[in-house]
Amino acid sequence: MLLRHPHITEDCRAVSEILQRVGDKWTVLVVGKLGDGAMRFNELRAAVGGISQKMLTTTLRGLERDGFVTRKVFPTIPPRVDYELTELGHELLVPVGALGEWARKNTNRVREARAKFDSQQA
Amino acid sequence: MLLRHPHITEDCRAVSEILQRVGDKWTVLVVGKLGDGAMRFNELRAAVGGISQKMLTTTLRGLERDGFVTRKVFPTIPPRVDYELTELGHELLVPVGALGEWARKNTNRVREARAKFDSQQA
DNA sequence: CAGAATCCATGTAGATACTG
DNA sequence: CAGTATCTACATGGATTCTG
Repeated sequence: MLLRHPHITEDCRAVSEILQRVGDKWTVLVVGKLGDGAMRFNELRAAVGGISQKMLTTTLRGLERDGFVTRKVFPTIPPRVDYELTELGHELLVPVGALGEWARKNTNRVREARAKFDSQQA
Repeated sequence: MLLRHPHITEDCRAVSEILQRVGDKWTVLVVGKLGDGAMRFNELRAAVGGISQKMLTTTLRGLERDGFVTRKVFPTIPPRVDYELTELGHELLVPVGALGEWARKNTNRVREARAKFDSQQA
């Protein structure tokens, strides 16, 4: 590998895949909330805000399937289900957090570039 | 902010937004290729591989709009258009690269979790 | 409470054909 | 060469209804 950016160019597809995985509308929001500890379904729903029941279920199932989240069912009445980040889930938070930090710092630069571009399109 | 993961929980929406921005099918692939220097349209198309004309145009326009890429047109015949990463584009490569590194290291763990989950679903 | 199931609107991506 | 325009297929997301 005699490329200038081996950390980027080498197997770029793997990057693209996890970015698509965590790049949907709710995943990082849910993982972010779970970063502070286990939560119940509706507790999580309220914390995230604006997410439908169906999408929270879908998102959590996906995260569970990929090993980022554990699902613990308490067979009580009414039922109680706790969701918690796995070790893998916590580890994912590190690079995602770094990207998030970058995002917060550069939101304005993107916004400005966008405004400039849009005005030039006339 | 007295949260345990302020770098994650604080304005999680901004993270979600750029993740959706770069989390489409082609963006990181294109940015990754451009990481090594300027390229022409069809050169980039061949380098990425599998991308349609339309999607490359769409992806590049989006990147240009957000200030990640510059578009330089040479009014020759046949026409020539060079695309190149901006400073902002290069900076974006840093956190994205980190996430990519994480992705490559943990692809197997995700794959295993997935296989386990799927087998348990009967 | 925590979902499953269904239906529907929208967005995203690809194929194809045409052009300065 | 580097696009634009159009059409179509499929995936994503939301609203609603029902249930153990």
